[in-house]
Amino acid sequence: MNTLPLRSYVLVIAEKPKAAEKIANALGKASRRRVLGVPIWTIRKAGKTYVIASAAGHLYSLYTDEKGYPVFNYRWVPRYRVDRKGKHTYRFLKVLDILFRNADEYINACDYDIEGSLIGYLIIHNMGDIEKAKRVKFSSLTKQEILKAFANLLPMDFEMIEAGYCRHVLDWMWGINISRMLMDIYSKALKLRGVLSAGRVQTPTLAYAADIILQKKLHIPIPLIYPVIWIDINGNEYRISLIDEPFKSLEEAREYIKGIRENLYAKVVDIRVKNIELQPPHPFNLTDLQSDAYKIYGFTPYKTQKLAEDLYLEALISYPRTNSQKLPQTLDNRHIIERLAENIEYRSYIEDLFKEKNGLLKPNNGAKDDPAHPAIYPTGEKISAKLSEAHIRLYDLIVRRYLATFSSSAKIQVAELTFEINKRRYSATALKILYSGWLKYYPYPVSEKIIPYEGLRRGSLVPIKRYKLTTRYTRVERSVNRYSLLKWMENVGIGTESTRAEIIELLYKRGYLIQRSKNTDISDIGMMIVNILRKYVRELISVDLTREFESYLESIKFGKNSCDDIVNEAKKMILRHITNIKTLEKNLIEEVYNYIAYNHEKNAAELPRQRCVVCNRNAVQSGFCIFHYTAFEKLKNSYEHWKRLGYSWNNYIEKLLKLHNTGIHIKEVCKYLLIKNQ
DNA sequence: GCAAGGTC
Repeated sequence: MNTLPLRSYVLVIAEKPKAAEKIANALGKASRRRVLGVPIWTIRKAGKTYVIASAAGHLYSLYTDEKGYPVFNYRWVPRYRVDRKGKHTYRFLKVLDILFRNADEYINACDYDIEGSLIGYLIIHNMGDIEKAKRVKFSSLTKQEILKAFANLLPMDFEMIEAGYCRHVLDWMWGINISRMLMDIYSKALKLRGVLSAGRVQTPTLAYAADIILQKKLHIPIPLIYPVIWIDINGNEYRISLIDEPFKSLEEAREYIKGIRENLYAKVVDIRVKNIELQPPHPFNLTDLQSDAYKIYGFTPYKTQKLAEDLYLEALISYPRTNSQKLPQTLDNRHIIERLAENIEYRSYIEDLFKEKNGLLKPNNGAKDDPAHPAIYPTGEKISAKLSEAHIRLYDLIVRRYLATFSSSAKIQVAELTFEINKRRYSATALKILYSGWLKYYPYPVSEKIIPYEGLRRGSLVPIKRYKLTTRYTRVERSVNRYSLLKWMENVGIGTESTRAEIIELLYKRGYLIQRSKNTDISDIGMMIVNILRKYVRELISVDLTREFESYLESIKFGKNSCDDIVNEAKKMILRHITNIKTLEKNLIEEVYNYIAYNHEKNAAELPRQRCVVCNRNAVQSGFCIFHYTAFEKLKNSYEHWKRLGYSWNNYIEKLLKLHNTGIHIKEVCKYLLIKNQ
């Protein structure tokens, strides 16, 4: 510490060490040292001394000592005191505390968004004098942007701070109160302790998963009979697929096949050839990276995020938690690409790229933007030996995507061939790459399928090589897994780049969602939370709460609304829910048994009224619980589809038990019916 | 203990 200036310096607060480093290097010749292991930088510039230090995200957290609910008294406390996972923030806070003592001005240089404004504000408010504070605004951490921002110091952005503050309080009040309510009801009903939670982002996501999974659990496959046909073009076999409706009965299907046997030709009824130009891909934002890493490598979004963070910490890629699909104009792409060419893996690609574009490098930026960070790009740093196979694969994807975005459009030819056989239409699709363009660097989205259709004309007869009938059973198309949940969250706009994958993990960690080999199942507790909240705290089930928050925060940013007013409104609403729930507590406790198939034998005195004949849940109708009653009704209604194929009721039940696609609740009722009829 | 949001 003896080399630190003792007084008269400007303290610059960045959101994270990496940003502090960029800011320091942009401002001038910075000398770096470590205090308590935390890096700080000192610079002399235009007669002033600057000390650049950093936070590590939020250093303060909302907290209450009150037990029970409703609870509306909260305060900000240092995060390291209340959060098991926040111990590392102590050193950052301590270093800032020391630096504040002799600073006579401060600059909040955290990311330019509501969280960054709040992070810097809370630090200054708690350790310094807010009157001496200024704000800088830059949208990327390039030297040019940083210098421009420091030449134009802004006053503290109190509207942004208030919006950030309000977001925290609203999430905290909804989350803590409703979570505590759920735990209370659950423990009173089952005499079991467990951590339960609800929140603006996690609960709608869970509800979305619950809807699809329940649909699967109640699914009855309907058999449909399809013709499968291979035709012969130039001596090779090509399978064509039915466009029209499949057969609903066996007679109809057999009649059709008889027709084919008598005339073994498919008639070409249409050939549509389209040349399509495919624009180069946009630079990656985190979601696009997670999406492609899942499709190409099968990495979960969480894994991709972790790997990307490691690559970032190794200085191999830029900041990954970004929503931006744009590379800043000030980025020296030529320099990066030249450095990438030092890697033998990429050298020939890069030679091609320079040749192809005559050295002109313009990225195909996308529409999505981020106030704090540019799109993800490789820095050109040499990769170190300690990276795992998975790290290298993800890095490769990022480099290829980066190169591709500078390349030229690809041209492909797609031919849609339509055939007619015995009054039913079939199709086959051929795809040929005419000019590879960016696909040279990033080939994953397109694969060729060559069909030599050039000799065919409308009206041509193509010989049928093989044919057969096959039965396919309907299934629920939508699926639930970490990737589909992430995509859904992004589509409806809940959560952020930094939090989505983690919130999904939380749903599994809490045991609401369960990984079963490749599929995701929902637990009774997960089902209970969704159903109880859907009935008693509707706001938390829908993504509309996020929309509402967004418009509140916008109105605060523009000075049209105050945080206090909005928080008071929220408080009233939450209080109304809690009061209602406390009045109806007995009903709620009873309702827990509608969803939880708990074994009540141990607590015979507290048996609910009547239990489902299939499981242990409350019976609500005809001796069944909600789920098995619905399953039983569906079973009766869907029989007609099977009856047409000659199934007796018993054959139908037995067949459903054997089919993979049959929902578990349907199977449970089938088993019950079989035993009952014996 | 519970949220969601930063970041390590």
